[in-house]
Amino acid sequence: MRTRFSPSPTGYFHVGGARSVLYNWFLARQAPGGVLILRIEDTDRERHGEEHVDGIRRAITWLGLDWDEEYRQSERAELYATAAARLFGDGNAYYCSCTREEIDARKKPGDPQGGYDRFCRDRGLPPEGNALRFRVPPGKTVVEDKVRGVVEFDNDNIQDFVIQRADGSALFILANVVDDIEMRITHVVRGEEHLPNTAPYELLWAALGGGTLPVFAHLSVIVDDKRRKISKRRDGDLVVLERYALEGYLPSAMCNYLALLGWSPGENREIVPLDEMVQLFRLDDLNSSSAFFDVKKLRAFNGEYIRALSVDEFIAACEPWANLSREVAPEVQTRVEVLSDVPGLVDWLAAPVEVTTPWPDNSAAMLEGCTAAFETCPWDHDGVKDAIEAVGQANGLKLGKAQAPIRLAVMGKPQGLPITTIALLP
RNA sequence: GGUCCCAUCGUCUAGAGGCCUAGGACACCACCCUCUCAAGGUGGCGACACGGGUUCGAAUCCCGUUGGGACUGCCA
Repeated sequence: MRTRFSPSPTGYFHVGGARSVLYNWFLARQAPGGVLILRIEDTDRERHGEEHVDGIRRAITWLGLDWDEEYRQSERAELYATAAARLFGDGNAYYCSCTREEIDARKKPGDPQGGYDRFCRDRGLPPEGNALRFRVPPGKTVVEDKVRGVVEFDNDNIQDFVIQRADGSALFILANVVDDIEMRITHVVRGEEHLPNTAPYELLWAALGGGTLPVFAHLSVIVDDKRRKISKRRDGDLVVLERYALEGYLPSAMCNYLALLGWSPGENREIVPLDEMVQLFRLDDLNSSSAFFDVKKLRAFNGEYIRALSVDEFIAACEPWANLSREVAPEVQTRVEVLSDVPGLVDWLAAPVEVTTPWPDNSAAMLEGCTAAFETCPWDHDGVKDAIEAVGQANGLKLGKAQAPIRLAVMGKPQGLPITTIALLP
């Protein structure tokens, strides 16, 4: 079992990518000897800077996942050039001088393929200054996919695709196939958008004598509320994994939620620990329809995971947002869904608050009464509660109403932590 | 335009011809618990896109329609 994940370091790590690594990681960790390779597509120096590559590593690590080997597409140019030369030598590829404009100009409205018309196929052009195109053979190409089943492509509908630029550099498809053969990849799990490219991939694979094809699984896309593949342009930071780290989502909750987008552990179960998901995961159980990324459900999952934490774990997790004592932490824990909500609950413990909401009736009486009562009452949970209750009774109020003005005065908000936590104040 | 993919509650899903009066989860609503807010508990609302077949029987198989999506670069 050798699987690989190929992110393109474009400045942020996509939640769709996160799901892909997760599934690849499940596969690699299922059996001993499994290998997950991080294949970094970094050929564009402008866009794929070193900091972006680091960002990918950080994101995967944050998720709690790891990988066994790593390499970069940019460092393997020679391999690709050799493969390209071989393809040309074997007659499986030919050089082409056509520009995009020329191709478009020749295109007719009813053409079966929206692309290239094989104009240079038999012109015997030399390598110099020309791009190398793959000579697509006649026939059909069958893709066996774990989630789509058998998908058949008529080769007449596949254009002679470019595999090497005029400057000698390889295109993604060539690099990809060469690498997968060389790395002896056995499973390719990636987004549905790659499904149409799988036919060319197989054609190249065969031409290069790759042997047994990998097992394919094309994951359905993750969509937004308009049912379109989520994208940074349209959906902003909704797609950016780092945003969820910053907002205080737990990686465990994120993994769990992501795993459920297109897969189910069965038996009506949803909250399942990572190591158990590894055991349960099967490519055959993947669902083929697109899934909406529902932040509300993610939040709910996150709340569950937060509540499942031990007090010490919770305090540690809150570190970047607030310092919690062991006394307040449990009270806070059941009241937040994301860690960034923590400060809003405990800010009054550290600094004086400002009251912006209108005071309830009887506030003056309650406040005065309690100020006096607090002087003498035992300064603990029960003491405070009894004191407020007593003063409330004197004013004809039940505890529910009686505590309101006190809460407002102390916390600055009409709701929040139990009023008795004020006993923790010095 | 061409090729390909997809279609169960609002959302994520279970469902491999009878176990389906279609199950679970999130969201929503109600009630209980309760010092507010949560958490927790109980209950409720709510779906097989449509039309034809096949079959004793279809959410499940086939065909068509409609709707959605992806791909269609000398990007990765």
